Amino acid sequence: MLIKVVCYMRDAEQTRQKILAIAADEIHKHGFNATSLSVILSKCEISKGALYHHFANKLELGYAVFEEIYTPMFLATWQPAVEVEDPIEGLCQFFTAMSENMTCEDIICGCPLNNLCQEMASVDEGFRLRILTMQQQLNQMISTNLQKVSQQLRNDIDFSQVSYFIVATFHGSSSLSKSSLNKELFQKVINELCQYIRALKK
Amino acid sequence: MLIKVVCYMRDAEQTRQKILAIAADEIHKHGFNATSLSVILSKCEISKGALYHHFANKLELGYAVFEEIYTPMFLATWQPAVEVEDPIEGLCQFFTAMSENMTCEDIICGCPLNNLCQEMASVDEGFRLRILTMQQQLNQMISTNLQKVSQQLRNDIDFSQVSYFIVATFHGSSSLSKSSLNKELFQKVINELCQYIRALKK
DNA sequence: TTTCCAACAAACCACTTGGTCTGTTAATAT
DNA sequence: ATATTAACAGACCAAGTGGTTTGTTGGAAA
Repeated sequence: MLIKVVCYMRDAEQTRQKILAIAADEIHKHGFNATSLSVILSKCEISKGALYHHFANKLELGYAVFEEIYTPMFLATWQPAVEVEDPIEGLCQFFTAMSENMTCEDIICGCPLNNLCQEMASVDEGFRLRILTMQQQLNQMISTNLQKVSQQLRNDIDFSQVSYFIVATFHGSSSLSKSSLNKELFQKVINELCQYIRALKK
Repeated sequence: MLIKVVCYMRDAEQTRQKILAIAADEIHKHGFNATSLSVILSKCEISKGALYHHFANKLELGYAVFEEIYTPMFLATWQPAVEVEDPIEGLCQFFTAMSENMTCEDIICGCPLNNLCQEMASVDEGFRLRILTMQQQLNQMISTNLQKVSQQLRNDIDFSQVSYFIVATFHGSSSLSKSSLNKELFQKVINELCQYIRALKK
């Protein structure tokens, strides 16, 4: 029985996941519109029939990539940064580590959420709402964790505003540094961002 | 002689400017790749022959829009903000005025420089270099004007870093707020940015 | 063993895109 | 008046796009 399952020559869920993974990569690299279905097909080594068996159209594929790949990836990335005893240091270390570990290719590709927001938010309502939800989730995650240590922080802090500010700056830096082909600009902005974050403390 | 000039039924420079203006608007609204030449043609009420008489191809049209429309517009927008006695207040008032005067449509369209950077910097070298130059110009403009009043500012300031930080945050906020259809997010981030800028003073 | 359908394969289609090519006309220099 | 060329007009084209349709096959249930 087990062998039977393993030896399936057709595993619908597996091909679906393969499509999602490769589509996520392509969309990250080239954006949604510039991503060609035929490229996805050839990289997946499947036919058009297979793709359209699993997804109604390109847009639905895009939504699935957002919900099943980007969203969990995003939350898994940010959560450990703020759900610690000291979220201030958590965020700073998170940003510093990122700016150190990032390759130039990462810089060029940018943040998937920021990319899609920039490209699709004003074009497609489905994407817009999904992005908005994601941003609100992220904002709440950061702001509530900052609020937990509010006694260590300055009194004039608007937590929601500060959280949006942090994310905006992060996205801005990842956009800014796309034009230079190195990490210098990115690191500069991240440096300043860490200074700003640490200055939130009393 | 004057009448002759005015009464030209064909004014090459005028049609060229018309193309540039409409192309700039289309690129701003839809991005470079999503901008269709046929749409430009119909909005300009010209033929394909006319367009290709003035520009070698779509890319060259894009470069011309960047150099002849976006760049001067951009410099003319930022210059008055920093070339004043008090650039700190100049920047804050600039940002505040912008967030107040902006319509929702402006929010959705975003900043042309940020848009193109995000879309084209990693795709086309010609765009990348032009964007990089523009960013360096802007950075120098801001940092030198901040440096002029350095005696009023804190001692630990890295002027180039701070300037990039400011621009990155501005661009990040314009990207972030595309997903919400109102100015709230934009204003929040701009508020926090003004606080940050004012805190640069001693 | 047969039946049935999910899971594909692949030809086909309408449509749009950037770009070319050939022809025409307005204006100017001679 | 004529020749010349800049400034167009518009038909045409190959390539690529997302999407549809028809056909095939593997595998599990009856």
